[in-house]
Amino acid sequence: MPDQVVSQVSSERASHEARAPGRPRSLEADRSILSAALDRFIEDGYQGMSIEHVAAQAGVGKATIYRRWPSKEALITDAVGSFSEELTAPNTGSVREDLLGLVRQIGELASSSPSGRCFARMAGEMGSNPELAKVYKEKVIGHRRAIVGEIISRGIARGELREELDIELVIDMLVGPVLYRALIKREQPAKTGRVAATLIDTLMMGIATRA
Amino acid sequence: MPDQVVSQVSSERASHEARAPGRPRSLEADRSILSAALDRFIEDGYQGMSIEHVAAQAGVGKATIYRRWPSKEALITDAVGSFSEELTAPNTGSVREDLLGLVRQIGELASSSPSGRCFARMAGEMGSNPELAKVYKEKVIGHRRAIVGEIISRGIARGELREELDIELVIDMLVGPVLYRALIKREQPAKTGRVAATLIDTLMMGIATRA
DNA sequence: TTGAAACGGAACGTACCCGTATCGGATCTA
DNA sequence: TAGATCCGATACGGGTACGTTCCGTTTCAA
Repeated sequence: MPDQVVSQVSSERASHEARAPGRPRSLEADRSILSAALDRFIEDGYQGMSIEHVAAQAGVGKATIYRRWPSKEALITDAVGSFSEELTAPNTGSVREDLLGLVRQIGELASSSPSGRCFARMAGEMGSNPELAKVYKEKVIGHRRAIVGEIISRGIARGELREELDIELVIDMLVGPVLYRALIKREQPAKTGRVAATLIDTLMMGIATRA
Repeated sequence: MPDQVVSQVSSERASHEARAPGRPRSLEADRSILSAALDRFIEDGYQGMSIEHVAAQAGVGKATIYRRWPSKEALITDAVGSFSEELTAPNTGSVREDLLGLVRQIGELASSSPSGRCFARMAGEMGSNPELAKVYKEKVIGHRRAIVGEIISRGIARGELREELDIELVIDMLVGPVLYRALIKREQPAKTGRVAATLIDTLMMGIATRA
């Protein structure tokens, strides 16, 4: 997030419209900078991208960026952690239907959206940038895995899935194949078809009760 | 591969020791350049790496690199496609044991070896560099998938696995979770333990005969 | 021994980028 | 209206990188 200077308020009226003098910062600039930064990160990678390209693509002066973030690293860290969560957990009452809807969503996102391409970039970057990896795993990956995990836990609670499952492993077995396929293929609609259903059905044989 | 100038031989003795005059190129330099290029690619990414760093790390002059490859792109393409295949297909007679051995191998490679870290980098790079993606998929991914696919086919032929399986999907379900976990975690030994066995056993329930 | 081509090292011109500074103008509060 | 801060644009110094060119040296075949 951009530097919020609101912390320095007059000591008396702490929480009431502590507004700085002068022209306020443009929220539009905030948005366009973060969006452009994410786009350049996806396209050129961490080291390959440049603040000058980000500024040009955002239609913004370089100073406007450095007024908000002290360095390239800080900007990218914010840009990467700024996904307005796109994944919505289905709740149909049936684990199979929930998982199927989820897998189709993930397949869609992974193969085409910025969030999917960002994941691909992060895969390579995390090995060289532990700081960035930490933020991304906590703010993005963690949240997504929680959504999938919740559906699985719900299935266990309803007796549809076996009780002794390793939930983390089941998440990997569900999400892994979809992401792996999205990473190395560039096709779009295949996963939306019957393949997703076959994936779920095959997995269900291994995790459902009455095996 | 480095430019092989051997194609211009005297028209008469075509295939007999057509050796160029002067000092021959150092095979040691070939090796150290490709190795350093791969290492820099893994560490800094495609755009982030530099020929000058590669030369320095390889202990070689820049001219020695440009004598072999015309550009950065050509060098990286060769470096990425130059894996002396590390994956060996087990053949124990039991599909379960074969797959388990394979998964443990893949987990080991993916989490620590250059080939695993290269895959992570390529995941991000393939979206921006179709040419590089094509080479990598054909020369590296294709070969690895063939090894896994062969084990599955063998299992079907022996009647251990169901006949109507979508082999490509089964490969994804086997390899995807392992790579996904290796990408977002940095732990090493967990996969070598009981988790790999649980993964295989869960998957086997979905693909084995007598379901 | 001679000639050819490779070697590592260094320099070159061009281009790009980082982070900072400065400009005239725009937009706020008081 | 006066003062403060933002805006996009432009320029700067210092650094890095690409791909080329030149060194003096080394390693081959003839």
